[in-house]
Amino acid sequence: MNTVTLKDIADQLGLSVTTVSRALSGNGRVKKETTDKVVELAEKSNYMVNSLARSLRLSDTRSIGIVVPDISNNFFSNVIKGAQEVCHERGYMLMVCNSDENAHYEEEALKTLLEKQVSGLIVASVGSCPKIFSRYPKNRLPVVYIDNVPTGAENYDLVSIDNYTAALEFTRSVISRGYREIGMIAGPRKQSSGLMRYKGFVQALMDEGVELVPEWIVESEFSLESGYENMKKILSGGKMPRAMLFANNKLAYGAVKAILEAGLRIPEDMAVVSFDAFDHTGLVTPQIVSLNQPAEEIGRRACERIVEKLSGSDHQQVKHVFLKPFYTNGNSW
Amino acid sequence: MNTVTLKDIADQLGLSVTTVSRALSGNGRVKKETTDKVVELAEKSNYMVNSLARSLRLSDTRSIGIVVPDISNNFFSNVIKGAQEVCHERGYMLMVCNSDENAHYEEEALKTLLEKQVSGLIVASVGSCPKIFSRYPKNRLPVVYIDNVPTGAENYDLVSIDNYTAALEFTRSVISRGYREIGMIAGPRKQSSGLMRYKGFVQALMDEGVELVPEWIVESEFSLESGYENMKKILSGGKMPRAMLFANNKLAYGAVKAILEAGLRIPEDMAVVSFDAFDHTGLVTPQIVSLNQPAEEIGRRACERIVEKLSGSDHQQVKHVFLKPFYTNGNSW
DNA sequence: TACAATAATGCAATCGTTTGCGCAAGTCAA
DNA sequence: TTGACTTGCGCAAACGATTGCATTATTGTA
Repeated sequence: MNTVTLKDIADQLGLSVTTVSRALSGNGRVKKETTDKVVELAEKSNYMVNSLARSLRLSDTRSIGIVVPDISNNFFSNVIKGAQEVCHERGYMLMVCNSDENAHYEEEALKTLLEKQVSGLIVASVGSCPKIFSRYPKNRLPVVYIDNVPTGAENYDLVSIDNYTAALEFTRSVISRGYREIGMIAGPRKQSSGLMRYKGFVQALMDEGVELVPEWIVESEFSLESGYENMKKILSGGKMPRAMLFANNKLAYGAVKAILEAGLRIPEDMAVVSFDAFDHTGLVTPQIVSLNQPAEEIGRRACERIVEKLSGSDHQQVKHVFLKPFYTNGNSW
Repeated sequence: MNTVTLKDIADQLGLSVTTVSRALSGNGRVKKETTDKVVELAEKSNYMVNSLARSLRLSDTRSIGIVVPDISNNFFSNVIKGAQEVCHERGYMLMVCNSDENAHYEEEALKTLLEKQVSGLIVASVGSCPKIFSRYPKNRLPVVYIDNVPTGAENYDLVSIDNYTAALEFTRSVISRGYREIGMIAGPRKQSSGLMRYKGFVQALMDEGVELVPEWIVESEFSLESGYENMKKILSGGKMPRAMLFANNKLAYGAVKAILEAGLRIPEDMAVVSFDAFDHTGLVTPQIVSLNQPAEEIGRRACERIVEKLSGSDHQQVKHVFLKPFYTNGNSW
């Protein structure tokens, strides 16, 4: 069964493709009766517009691409949800890609999305500014980074929290609970989120005159495995920290496993404090104190920004939007 | 800055579009030197193929659509992850849509995906067989349902667990722990997963001669709120169950909130037993015993099935693939 | 040198829409 | 009756790629 096209309808009705197109779209003058006939037949024969052809002709796909490092991470899936909502409201389609925390896949995904002629891009990058953007300048289409701004991409739009300040205050609050032996498993420093959270952490320790123990502070990938391995290494050292800060949820989850395996209790023996370990049930991670990015809101704002740039005039202007993070299980804290 | 097309390259090199196209794709005979020149200029001028045009011409988008009811649900985001992986391996692009547990949105999403000419569809439906499929018969493109088969869609491909048997055995295992006052918050019965899990539950009680208490067995939407509200209602009744089975994770999470608010301990006062409350950390939901669908595997298999049908001969054949569910926190159980 | 075989390239149609422009028929006022 | 408008419709050119079928250039062989 082949797809039915405008031509098929036109032929059956003895009309031109032009008229059929106009009848269905409502653009242009078509006699009421004709319109009715066309609409009826279109309905009956299950006509469905071919977006490829339309988009090609109009040079507009009404779709927005988003690439995230890990779609199964709750943070990102909520970002997507937020973006999806805005797209739906505004008549856009969201095309989701997963880079699997891999810079090369990220490039691939961006390339594919660009080839598919998306009108805008939301990117949670895993590394430095994708080469693809140095080659296909951003004035070709709106690009908004979320979560972190990759090195080299400072003059792009961004929606995120202020990672430095967040880490600074988060760490201070740990210290103010009386902890003085504090470690951190930080994220990759080539991502600004990784770097800034690390810097905030260090600054807080220095401000408060708390000793920095190099063995307790490590740079790591954002993965369960790295969290687990790095935590094990720290636990196997001579001295042990009493509180650990994690740059993201996966790191924390991996580390928790190591901590429990070592027979330690959370938080009595080891306080676990993490970014983005938000859990909507409010129940399931009672032991982890978390400072969360408002994921859905980030998705929404990023998407709105794209749409705004798409329809608006300030296509060129660069804006950094900083949202407030929020604590969970902060009460027990 | 306008996009550069084959024509631009052709003009600059004094060649025809044909030759340029062939040089870049490697189809057809083109002199080595010419190819080199073309490739070089394409590179330099940042040429990027326009997928719309290509797909239109080839009647092939190499993309697969997936629509899920809730992308922020861990189960579905893992399904997507699995599907995404297969797509990536096979050179397809996955287009993700969220129906927000809403039959109408689901229809919309399917329509959009079809208009975008996806080559195949993976659907986790929220209801009965989408009207759109009765109008655009499945022999137009491969469709695979996952998680559950909507009423009216029995002759479609399906990848899921055997919900009836799973619920039956799951419930039996609860009974075998000595529980005799057992309730269930079931999912919508118009979804086969909802219905089958409910039937399995009831059958197990009858088999074992355990009393069915109507007040403890309710049909519900898959949402946190419904779980919370329905659980509160049950808790406010005269008698109280000692164990509750939930048809999905959201229901369980919502209910847990209600249970804890009522001052009850899990599992001492109330055992919580749920489908798909899998948590990869192995730590965070120690109180919930869960029977999980292998989400990533489901995504993979569904996607592989599509690709298979796309390239294979058995385009017509209908297959139901049943995967084994697995327990978590079953040890403490 | 001539003719065939082969290599390299180009023409033009095609995929399914949309839309500027033109044309015929109808309406209306003077 | 004429000229000016309006209405309803169609022609044909886009959009940017791919490809069957020429056509031309090159090489090889007798």
